[in-house]
Amino acid sequence: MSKDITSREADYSQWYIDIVRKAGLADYSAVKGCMVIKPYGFGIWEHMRDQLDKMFKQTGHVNAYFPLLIPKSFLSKEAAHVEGFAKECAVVTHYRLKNAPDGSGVIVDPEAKLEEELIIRPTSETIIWDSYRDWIQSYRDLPVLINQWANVLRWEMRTRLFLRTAEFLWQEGHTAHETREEAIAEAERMLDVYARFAEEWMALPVVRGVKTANERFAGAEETYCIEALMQDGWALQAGTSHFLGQNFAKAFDVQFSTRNNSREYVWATSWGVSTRLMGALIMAHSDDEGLVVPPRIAPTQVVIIPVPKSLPALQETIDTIASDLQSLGIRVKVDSNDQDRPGFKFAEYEKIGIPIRLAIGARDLEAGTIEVARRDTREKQSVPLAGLSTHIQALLEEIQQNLYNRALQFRTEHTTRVDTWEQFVDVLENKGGFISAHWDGTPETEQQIKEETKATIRCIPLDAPTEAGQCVRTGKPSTKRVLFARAY
RNA sequence: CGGGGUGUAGCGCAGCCCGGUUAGCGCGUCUGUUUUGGGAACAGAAGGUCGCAGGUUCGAAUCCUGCCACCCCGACCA
Repeated sequence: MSKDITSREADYSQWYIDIVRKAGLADYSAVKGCMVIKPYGFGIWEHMRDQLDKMFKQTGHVNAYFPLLIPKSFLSKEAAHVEGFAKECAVVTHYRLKNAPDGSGVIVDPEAKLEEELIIRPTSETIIWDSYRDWIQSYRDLPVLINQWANVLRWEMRTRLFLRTAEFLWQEGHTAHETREEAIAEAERMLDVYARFAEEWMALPVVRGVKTANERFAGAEETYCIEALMQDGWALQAGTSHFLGQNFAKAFDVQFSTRNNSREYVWATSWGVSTRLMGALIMAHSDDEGLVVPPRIAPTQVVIIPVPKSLPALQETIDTIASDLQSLGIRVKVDSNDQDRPGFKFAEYEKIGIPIRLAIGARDLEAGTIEVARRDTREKQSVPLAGLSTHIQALLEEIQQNLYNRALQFRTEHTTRVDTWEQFVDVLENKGGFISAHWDGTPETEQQIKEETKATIRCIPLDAPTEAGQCVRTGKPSTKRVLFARAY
């Protein structure tokens, strides 16, 4: 049991906070709702970001950057959009401070009031579509496939590190297309990119689905999502991709000349994932000893710890091991700091989730072996030095796969098919996880279930087969099962 | 915005009810020595606008008034 991390069983929320703080991922800041992402946490985010960026480029997207500040009037151009975001916008009203006459500090200079107030972007559809109007004249200008990495601000009432903070980092893709079909295909394609990223890189199994009208993005015609299941049985929306129809094109008057020389509004998508993925990562894999990071996104994949008293004799061997691993592209850290004792280091590196720990001392050197400890299972093994680097390379892959399998098994065990309301309530209260049940398709029933149980429809899975059934709440006919859960 | 709570060293807390030495304790930090195969031991040291502003008093961390901040629980959310 770790010395300074609350166990999941004792208090799951506190466990989460302890992991974030004690593993050096993030801190609270002086500003309410805003966090400081610390170097280690940012290092993991960088690996996630770099891989996603690569995948966006592979699918033909390019990066650009649009302003942080958006004229207030832009937001109201799209009715549903303003409805969805107005309540959480920070507003810039002045552009200058001055010294207070009584010397008590600085005050807002009332002379410096902006003619048009600016909002800090909660998302960038409006400012981007205002530019797209000028960029798009003809079908020859389409498609526009742009992504931006940015920070956004949504003034949240209650925040949790990574999961919901006022300011967060994300990427937002904004694309423009000639036809409805092409835009829908883009939204689906990017959902697939997210799903592949989550599964292959974060070892996080996700359900691909579409949102119900209640949960849809403000201004979208269809919202696709990937939903993941956390260890406490709560669901987490890990990414969304929206088919925006012509809503923003109409709001910002973005028309183009078609192939048959008519004028038509452009079809749009937007899609994003955020630092919230860090929260998903933590809650999917970590344990009571601390963070567990999948090898593919771990800033350090292997740490080598020598037993200090025999360090001089070990130095050469350690250097060789490290450079062998590096030459295979493995990210290695050697910790020869002799201030801390090995036992302390073992605990520290487990706490921050380094996938593999190598420990070597005089005994190993004599036997020609090294101690290999894997973080996911916490197993230790003595392994011959000969052929070590290929063994480690394979082990990293095995850990990656094991984390995925473990999470998938958890999700499978915590996805329950339910056909009666009694069962529904019972599973929700006593087991948690996803509940696969029939729903009559009305927002009213969804709302009623939410009020009665706090469970929402996470998504209608894309692979849900058509089957005749009865709504679990109202008994009305239904053709598909949807996934319910309590969600972050 | 409603309900509850907390502000004292970097972190976690005691002291406050019942005002009165130089405001303590644990962890961490620094120095030194011995250690080092699962979270080391000893010795010494540094570190404080007691959230802020008024008030009562000979005297306030402690009592009174006002304010501020943060946390937890509810309504909204990636």
